[in-house]
Amino acid sequence: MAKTLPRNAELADQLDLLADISEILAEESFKVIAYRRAAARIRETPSPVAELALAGRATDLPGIGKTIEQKVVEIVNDGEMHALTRRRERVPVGVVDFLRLPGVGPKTAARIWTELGVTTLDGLKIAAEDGRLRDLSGLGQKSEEKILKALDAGAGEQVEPRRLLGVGLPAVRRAVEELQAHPAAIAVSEAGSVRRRRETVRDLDLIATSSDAPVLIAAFCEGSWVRDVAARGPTKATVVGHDELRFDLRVVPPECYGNVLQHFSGSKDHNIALREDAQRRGLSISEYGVTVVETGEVVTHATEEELYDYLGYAFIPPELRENDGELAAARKGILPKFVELSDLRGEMHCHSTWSSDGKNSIEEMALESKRRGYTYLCLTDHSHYLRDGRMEAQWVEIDAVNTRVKPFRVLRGVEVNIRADGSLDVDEDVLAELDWVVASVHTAFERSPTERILGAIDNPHVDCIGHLTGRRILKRTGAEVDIELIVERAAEQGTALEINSQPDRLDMRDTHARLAGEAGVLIPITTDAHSITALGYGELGIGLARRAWLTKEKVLNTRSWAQIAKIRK
DNA sequence: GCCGTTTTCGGCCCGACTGTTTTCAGTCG
Repeated sequence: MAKTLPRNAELADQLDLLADISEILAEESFKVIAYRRAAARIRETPSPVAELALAGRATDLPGIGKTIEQKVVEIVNDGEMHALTRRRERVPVGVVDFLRLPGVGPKTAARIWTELGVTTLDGLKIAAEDGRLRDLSGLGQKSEEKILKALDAGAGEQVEPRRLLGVGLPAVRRAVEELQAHPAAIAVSEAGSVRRRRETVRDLDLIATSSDAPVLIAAFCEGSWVRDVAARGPTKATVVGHDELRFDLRVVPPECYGNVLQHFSGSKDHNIALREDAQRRGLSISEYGVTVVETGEVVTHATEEELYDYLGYAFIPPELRENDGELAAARKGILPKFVELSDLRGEMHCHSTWSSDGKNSIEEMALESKRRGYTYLCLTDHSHYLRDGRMEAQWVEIDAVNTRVKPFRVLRGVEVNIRADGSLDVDEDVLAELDWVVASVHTAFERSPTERILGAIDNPHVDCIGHLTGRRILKRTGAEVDIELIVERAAEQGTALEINSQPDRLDMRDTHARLAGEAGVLIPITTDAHSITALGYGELGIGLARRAWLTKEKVLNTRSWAQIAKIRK
């Protein structure tokens, strides 16, 4: 590649900005929707869209047509999107910031700008303090106060932070359990992005049916985890926990539980596509039921299964509901059965006290894995702690532990470091003696990561690549790797690519894992545990794997060690 | 601007809430 191509995130940001500015300029609303959809699609596409656009293949992506493909090509060739440049000349940059304020949308932002001549957040603050905002028709004292309060709180500069799934999921589980135990509760379920197992979440959604909604709402608002009640009505409440997590509960009649649960599980894109499709067939979907437009009849569904069936789809697991092919597959009835936590039979990447950051002994890790129903564990302590004869000493301990935990088995492994120059920090003849070798990049993420990983994939002794990009969710983005090249090579060489279940890693990410699965790469779901409690992270990796459409067959450690030993390279 | 069980034109998800209004526009999820 001669020049650096813009990343998908940059392309998506520009299209989102184009959408915002176009909306402020009151342009055709469906154009704005199209820009946003294209941006979302590009952001979620695993391969570089700039490259696809240059090859004329970006239009293969749903939501991207000739015009937007051309806009991407412009960014590559001219360094700018002309439609965006033209509009930026018309709208002061600061006006776009107004959109992040509560209650301020494109119409209001435009009027603050054109009628008051205010073009910055600072200017807006002064205008609000002077009581000039309330002069605009449609805005009153309350709107002014709300905007001022948000500006004082520093809003407009940052949005509500996202939290890790690993934080949100246990919290929502506890809430569901506590509510479910209440006598007034009939059914309680998690919903929203937690239920879809997105890697990060904002609000935690709960849906319930009840014999006495107000009583259940009261119990929810008085829960042990509640710090503040942000809103409370007869059927709906929002509370904030001591850990700053926000919970939304909706209590609904049992007969439309399926409709409401489906609605509030999202994703937004999935629901929009579902509704568009239904509309073509004369059906109108809302959270209260499905209306047959011609007759006005409203059909409700007690379960999601009944709802999807009524609409002509096989049940779609929540993790797949991202409008990425699941609707077409469910309509054709060709959605396979996806991997589940109970399918896992062993741990393939974890650490003991032999790594300085490990918290538990080999035996403790083995016993906990055994307790979880596993039959083997690949011990993969960090290579640099196993120098100078320590690896041989570790083998002695592994052998001793194995005599005590059998038929459970601890395998000899290592997590070998891929150095900045691409070499591995363990000798080849040592690697050759091990049962399982994970190779990972831990440093210098920006120095030719793709080439270094390809080198490791090609090494005959490397069984698996650990945490592919090295990202730390909400902290660092990780190495920018050529996923298509890596997946292709891994499939050729029979090198596995792991799904690392650490809450802040979840690496490979969903879109990458889906590509790998489709290419036939074997994918172990590992915890990279440094303690016995971390061995429980597997459910996060399972959620990710399901989002990546992985079946049991595509996940390596759904097999016994005997089976793996046969197919490992 | 995209897209097709309405296929190259004419559509494009749905409802609640808020604050502002006398019937609704705009925002939000």
